[in-house]
Amino acid sequence: MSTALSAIERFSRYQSDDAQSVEPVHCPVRDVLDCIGDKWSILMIMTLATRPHRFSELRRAIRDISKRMLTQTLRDLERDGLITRHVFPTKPPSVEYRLAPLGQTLLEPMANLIDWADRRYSEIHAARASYDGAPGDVPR
Amino acid sequence: MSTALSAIERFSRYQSDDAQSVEPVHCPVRDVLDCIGDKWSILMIMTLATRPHRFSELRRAIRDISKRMLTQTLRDLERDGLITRHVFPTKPPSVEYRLAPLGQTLLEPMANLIDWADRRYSEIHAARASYDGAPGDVPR
DNA sequence: CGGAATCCTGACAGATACTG
DNA sequence: CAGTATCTGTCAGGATTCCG
Repeated sequence: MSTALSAIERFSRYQSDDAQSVEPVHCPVRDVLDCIGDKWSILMIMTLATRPHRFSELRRAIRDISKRMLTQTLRDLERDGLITRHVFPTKPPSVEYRLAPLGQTLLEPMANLIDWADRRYSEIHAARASYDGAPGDVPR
Repeated sequence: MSTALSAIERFSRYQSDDAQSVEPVHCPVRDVLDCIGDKWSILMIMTLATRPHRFSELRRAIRDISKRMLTQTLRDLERDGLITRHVFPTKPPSVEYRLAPLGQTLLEPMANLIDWADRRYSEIHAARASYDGAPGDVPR
């Protein structure tokens, strides 16, 4: 618990009560959420982290994503410059997606987050079970 | 670009094609998304990072959150053990929310992510503008 | 003040069918 | 193979009202 917490200090400035400037101010938290805050983006980026994937490979890798959402998520990530799309004009068309340089820079902070989830998983679910088990404390 | 990328290696095991075990396997990415993947959780945690807040303080700090979503997000975070809720039985009731120890551990990885957003913000929006400006390249 | 309950709407996302 | 198009249901989430 030490480094990079400067982000919090910077963030807190967006929140100061005297900064009620009806906000044209721009909040970085919103940005990161707009990019990877949806259901599939993180999954997608993690999958592409190891190697490039074709469209159908991604479907198999993620499995419970629909063709529609796969396409849409890929488009959004491409739009934000996080991944790139390469079309090979073979007989049955073939498309390869890979992490763009910008996307690579996202790997480390994201891996830290996954790491946290890995380590704290049990605590979270313990808390959840406890909360669900005793909502105010069950009488009988 | 070096440390903690082990999370990616671990993650990739969930994705290996031979692991088509119809998955009772548990994916940590889903967990972290279930906890803080929604629209308000990260905002909330960042706000509580600096100091405890009362219900109405949180409303002012986040501003465009509805009372409903504020309550719901707070309940979810409390349920997961990330924040704690303290009721003071004053005349008009007063409730204070603060980051639980478990929530504190989330601060550093999350701050890293915010930091990334801060630094890469311009690149992302440049990519976005470029993509929107030339969707295949406009003929006229 | 800090919620809970109810109603209501639109954006999201699944299923299906078609195309280059 | 890698999408697009349409249609439809679901449900997140805003507005409003009531309560302790």
